Amino acid sequence: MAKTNAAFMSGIPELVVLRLLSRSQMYGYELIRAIRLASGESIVLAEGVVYPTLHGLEHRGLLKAKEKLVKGRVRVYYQTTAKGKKRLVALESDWHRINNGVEAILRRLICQS
Amino acid sequence: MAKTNAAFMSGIPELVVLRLLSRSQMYGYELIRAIRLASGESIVLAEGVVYPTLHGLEHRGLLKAKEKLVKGRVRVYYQTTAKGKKRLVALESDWHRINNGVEAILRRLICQS
DNA sequence: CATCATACCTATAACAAATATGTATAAGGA
DNA sequence: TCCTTATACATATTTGTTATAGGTATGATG
Repeated sequence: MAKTNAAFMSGIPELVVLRLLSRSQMYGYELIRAIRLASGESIVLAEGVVYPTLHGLEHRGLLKAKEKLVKGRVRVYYQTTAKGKKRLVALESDWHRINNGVEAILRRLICQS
Repeated sequence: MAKTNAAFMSGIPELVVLRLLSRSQMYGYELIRAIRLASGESIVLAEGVVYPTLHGLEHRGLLKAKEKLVKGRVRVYYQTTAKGKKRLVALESDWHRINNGVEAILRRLICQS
């Protein structure tokens, strides 16, 4: 499932989208750049990943969309809803749990059951 | 793709299997417990996940298998090959990169591009 | 003798990311 | 003017992997 980001990506688009849009509203194209920049180029999501993610999250009521006409071009701004923020908290918790589990295994020098 | 481990699992089975079997050989059933215990119950992989992973890794030459008869029962011990260890190094690198990227986004309090 | 833990296995489903396209406008350069 | 690039949206299809749900068989326990 991986080329540009090489594995370890499941759940990441939803998590980072909900997170970034929980602080400020953004439109898709802007969000894609924001993810790339904010992650230090570590996470690069193509439009074909981000737009379906946005639509899915909106459909589930986790994002709210608002169209704006800017310089003769339509932009669709999204922001995380209250429900989306609850989901975000749960996702962050899951993410840290998995993370700690993997770290524990990677760091382990000795012993096994 | 997620129930027991709720998302964030892509690539994880390959990573933790290669890692644990790079230090000591184990058989599948033992490995499943080891993953659960070593991760502090954070990562629980079912047999239907682990066995196909083992077979796939062996087929790719990243693991070496060795059958043993113990107490009248066949056990298949696996250990990570040199090629598998190279793959492990690459995977750990990828994992830390993605991880840092996500952390950077989650921790970020201010600013966006 | 029945049940549970051990120990292996595989087929199918489910699901999300990656890829490849496609449309259309504005801006900038030749 | 024309061409190209950046912007801005969109979706269909492919791909790849985990999750689930089965199945077989032995040894130990009560």
